[in-house]
This record gives sequence, C-alpha cells and structure tokens, in this order.
Amino acid sequence: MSLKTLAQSLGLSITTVSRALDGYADVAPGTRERVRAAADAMGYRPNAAARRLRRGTTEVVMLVLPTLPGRFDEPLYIELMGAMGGLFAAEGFDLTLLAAPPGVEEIKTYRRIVEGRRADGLVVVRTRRDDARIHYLLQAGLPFVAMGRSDVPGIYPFVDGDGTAAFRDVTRRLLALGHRRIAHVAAPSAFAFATYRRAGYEAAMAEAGLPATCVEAPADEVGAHLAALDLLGRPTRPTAILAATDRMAFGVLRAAREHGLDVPRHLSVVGHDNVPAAAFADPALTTMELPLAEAGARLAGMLLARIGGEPPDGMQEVLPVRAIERHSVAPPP
Amino acid sequence: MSLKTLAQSLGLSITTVSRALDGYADVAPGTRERVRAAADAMGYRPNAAARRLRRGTTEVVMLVLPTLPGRFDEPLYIELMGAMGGLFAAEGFDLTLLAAPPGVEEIKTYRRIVEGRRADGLVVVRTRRDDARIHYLLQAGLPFVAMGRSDVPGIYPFVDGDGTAAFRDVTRRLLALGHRRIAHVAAPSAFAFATYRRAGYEAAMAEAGLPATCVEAPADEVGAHLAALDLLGRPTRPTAILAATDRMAFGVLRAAREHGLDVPRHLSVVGHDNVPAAAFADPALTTMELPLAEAGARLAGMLLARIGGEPPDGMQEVLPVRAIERHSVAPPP
DNA sequence: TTGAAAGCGGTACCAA
DNA sequence: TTGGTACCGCTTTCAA
Repeated sequence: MSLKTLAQSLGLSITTVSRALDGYADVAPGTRERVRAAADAMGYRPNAAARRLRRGTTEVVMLVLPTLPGRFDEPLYIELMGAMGGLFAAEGFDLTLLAAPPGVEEIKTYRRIVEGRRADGLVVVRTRRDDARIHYLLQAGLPFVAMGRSDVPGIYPFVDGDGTAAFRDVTRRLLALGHRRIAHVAAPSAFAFATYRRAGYEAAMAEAGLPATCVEAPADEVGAHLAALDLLGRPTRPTAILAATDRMAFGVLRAAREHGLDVPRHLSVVGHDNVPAAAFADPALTTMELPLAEAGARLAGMLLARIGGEPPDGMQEVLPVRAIERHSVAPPP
Repeated sequence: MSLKTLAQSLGLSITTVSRALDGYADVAPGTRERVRAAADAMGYRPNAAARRLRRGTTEVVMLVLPTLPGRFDEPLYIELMGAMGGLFAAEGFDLTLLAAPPGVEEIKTYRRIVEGRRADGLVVVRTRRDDARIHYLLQAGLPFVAMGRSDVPGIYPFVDGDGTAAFRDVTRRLLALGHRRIAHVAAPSAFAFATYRRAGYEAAMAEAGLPATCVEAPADEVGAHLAALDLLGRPTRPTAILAATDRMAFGVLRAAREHGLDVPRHLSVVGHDNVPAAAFADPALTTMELPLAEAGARLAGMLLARIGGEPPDGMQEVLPVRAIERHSVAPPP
C-alpha cells in the first residue's frame, strides 16, 4: 500500500494525494475528502523509512536505560515512560527504549543514535554528576532532556525531584520526634540524586549541631543491607536510618530484623521513591515520592519543544517531593 | 557524512565503498581496508532511514509493553529485555520498547507498526488466553514471538514457564507437609499464565481428593490483599495460600498480618516470579522462578530465525520453573 | 488546484 | 575488481 497505488486507484497524482493527506490548504476540499476516505478504506499508512529519509527526521524519541546486570529501580523508568509515551504518540513520535549498560561501551550507543540519525531526541535518565552522556549530547547538538540534574556545565532541559529539601525535611521531622543519632545509607556519590539527598540530610544535621553519619552503598537491597548491618553493629547505633531509595530501605529493614530490632520501635526507617512494594513492606514503609506522571509530562513537553527548535533556556525544573507517612517511623526508644 | 562524501574523499565510487563496508567478497582486500579505515576515521555511519527504505527492512525489533497507568510490575520485562538486547544488537537489530495500554487502542499500535513497517519483528508479552494481538499478528504475517502461551489457534513461536507443573509441585509439597486447606489467589483468568498456574494447583488438589478454593483478583498487591482478607475471614480459613505472583503474595502477607497471623507458623504463603523484593519480604518469600535470561535468549533466537525466513514450526518451548525455598512455608499449625 | 520531477542516502543489478 | 544507475516511497519545489 504505497502512495503510488493509492494515487492510481484514485486517478490522481501522488503529489495531490500526499498533500491532501498532510492537510495542505491548496487542495480542493472535495478532493481532500475523497483522498482521505480512500486512504482510510485501503488502510494506507505512509512508509516510515521513506518519510524519514525525505524529511530528515525520525519521529523517534529514545530513552536509553542504563541497565546493570543487577537491577536497580527500573520500574520507575517504565512508569516514566508510560507517562511520556502518550504525549509523544499524540505528536506522532514513537518513544522507544534502548538498553545500554554503563561503561566504556555506553557512549557508542549514543554515537550510533546520533550519527545514524536514529532519533530526533533523547531522554537521559539516572544522571550522574559527571555524566559523559550529557557531555556528548551537548556537543553533538541533539535535543535531549534529562531526568535528574548533573554537574555538567551547559544549559539543557531537566526535571528533577528536590531531593535535598525532601531529605532535609524528613531529617528535621525525625529530629523533632527526638531522634539524635540519625544515619544515612547513601547511594553511590557518582549519581547526582545521591549527593542531593545526602546534602539535605547533612544540612539538617548540621543545623541541629549533630554529626552526620553516612555510609555509601550500592543502590540496591543487598548493598544497603550490608551497610545497615555495619551501622547497627556499631557501639552506639543509630535510632533512625534514612535510605536513599526504597529498595535500599528494604535492605535496611532486613538488617534490623536480623539484629532483632523492631521497626519502628527500636529503629525508624525512611525510603524514597514510593515503589509499589513499599506499602506492603513490614512495617509499611514511610517514604517520599516524586510524581513521575508529572515529571514525565514536563520532560515530554520540553523535549518536543526542543525538537521543534526552541532553545533550552528556562527548561529546568526541580519538583517538590511528596512525603508519604506510613508505619516505619516513630519516636526514638 | 554520507556515502557520497566518503567515496569522493577516497576517489572511489559509492558502489565500491558500499560493498567494501558490507564485506562483500568482490572488493580488493587493499581497497576494503582503505575504505574501512577512512570510514572509521571520518566516523561514517550509514543513514538508517535510507538503508531501511532501500532494503525494505528496519533492523528494529519491538517489544510492546501492555502498560496500565499506575501499575508496573514490569521489572520482569526489563530483565527479559536485558537478556534479549545483546543478542539482537549482535545481529544489528535495535530492540525498542513501546508502551501500549491494553484496550481498544492497543491494536492500533500494532497496526501502526505493521502497516508503517516500523519493525521487522515483535515480542509479545503477558499473553492473554484470547489474545487480539496474536490474532492480528498471525493474520498480518509479521514475525513475532510470544513470552507466554495463549489459546489462539495457529503456529507461532513462544517460550513459557511451566506454570502448571510448578503450581502442581508446590501444592504437592504443601500437601506432603500436612496442609489440607490450601487456597489459591489467582490472577485474572484472561491471562494465560493465570489459568496454567491455577490448573496445576487444582490438579494437585484433585489428586489428593481435596476441594480447590480459588479467588480471582487483580494481579497486584491491592487485589490480592483484598482477596486474602476474604479468604482469611472465612470460618475455616486456609493454612496455606498460593499467590499467582510475588506481588500478589505481598498482598497476602499483609492480609495475614492484619489478621494477626504469623507467616509461616499460622499460614504458609508462596509466590511466583522471584522479584528482588521477595528475598526482602518478612518473612523472606518462598517462590518460583522462570529463568528470564534463558527465556530471553530463546525468544531472541526464535525471532531472529523467523525474521531470517525460517518457519515457526517447533519453535515452542515450555521451560521448567525453579522452586526457591525461603521462609514463608512451614507445616500447618 | 493539480501534476511532473528532483532528490533524501543507501543497495544491488548490470556493464565495463 | 570497479563504476554507472535504477530504484525504495515520500515530500516539496516549480510549472502548468
């Protein structure tokens, strides 16, 4: 089903048919209707490759997942994708997802996308402080948006949760409850979000004139479990632990159980992300949530605008993080 | 950076350059090397749209996620993707992921892919008994593979876990431990996996001459939570509950807690999937696992073969499911 | 208001 | 072993 056969069956030129379908003004209304009806009836669908070649555009937006063999919080990205997908689709873009493990090979994936003109724009997720992907994309000039900030200089669109404020506020709440020994199981500092969250925690502790205790661990259950085991084994153990993510919080909960500690009676635990399992943890996990639907909508809007040629100035947003109170926090013993 | 400029800079024709890069035999070895070196140096990358248009192939394989806004238990699919991605990439295919919420619009997404020739092949996941997607793809003739079986007649490649054997075996194990009142919180029967798992449970119960008790619930924590609340509130409550998935098992664990029941002392609970959180549930969840890396590898191989023109006969595999013993199962009280 | 024709950047046939 | 060239299907000038 090509434009040609469609045109022939209508006794028109492909030019006219093409214009009628694209809604150009210089086509007789009657002709346009006739063409549209026929296209519909015959199930005509423009060949994507041909249109892309001709227009020099791909109608594809890619989100490259930095998948590690040991998985991380990918469900969050899937949710983000769900939020963005509809918006892109409405503008005729396919949102496609590619997997590229971090490492030296990672940039090759981006080169292939850029140099092979495989996408009109990119979504970068799980940003790192010194992010080679952002460096490269900035220099390559391909429109992109980032979910999360980074330390890379330059103006580019991003949306991020205000992790600093969130962790500062939750630390203050714990302090107000009477906690004094509050520890933080941080994610690796190479990740931007990890440093923002940690900074919020440290700020609140400093404010209260209390020492901060941070342990850095791989951003998963296992890493946090080991880190928490360490913290809880110390002579003066913390009465509250802030985990950088919910998955890390699950590891902390387990460590508490293994130390015979009741949460929240002996130990308060807080996570971040509000993954589905958090509500079903024992006890139900007190956590924080960045509304991904909203973040996705903003990101999609920004990327579409960038692809449309708008400059990135002002396309930076730090969204507030919502506190979710459940049952893993209580006054200190 | 097009073939033309590359050819000009080498003083060769584009024909020769194209053949040299594609590794055809009828190119002088010296020429080939010279071309390759130049292409590398200049960062030449064939324009994807042009090649696709000419070859009539897309070098794209799509996996369409049936995402529902708000619930994504799909880390499993991400893992599957990770397993397949490398294999596809090795053959020059992009594995791209598309989101399409189930419903009347779903098939439109598939039509767009098929009619716009946007992919050479598809991976269908979370199959349903009467699966409109499979119907459509079979009729459209586009190569595809399914993760999971369906009742749609026709020969097409699939890989599935043997849910029937898995649930039969675990039910037998519970029976051997002395359980008599074993219930099953089933996923909606529209999903193929749900009926296979349920069938295994029912077979084992019938074998033992015991009545089966099934409650069907939405395949998430909340649905299973409500279903389990119902089961545990009955006059003679079960001593063991099999949940169709781990996420559902989390809901069951919560219901048990709310009924003041200790798992596994008062109630045994079993899930399926072995999601990361399962090991960190309280108690650590006894569950089952379909090796997704292996399933992904099989699926990728099948799809590549189908795209290469091989017939689908014999491309059906039901893989054994591995039992993961943890701490949510014990003899009945 | 319509149509002819020139590409977009490759691939592959045919000839040299 | 190499080069010329006709497409692939669509968009978009330019003429009619």
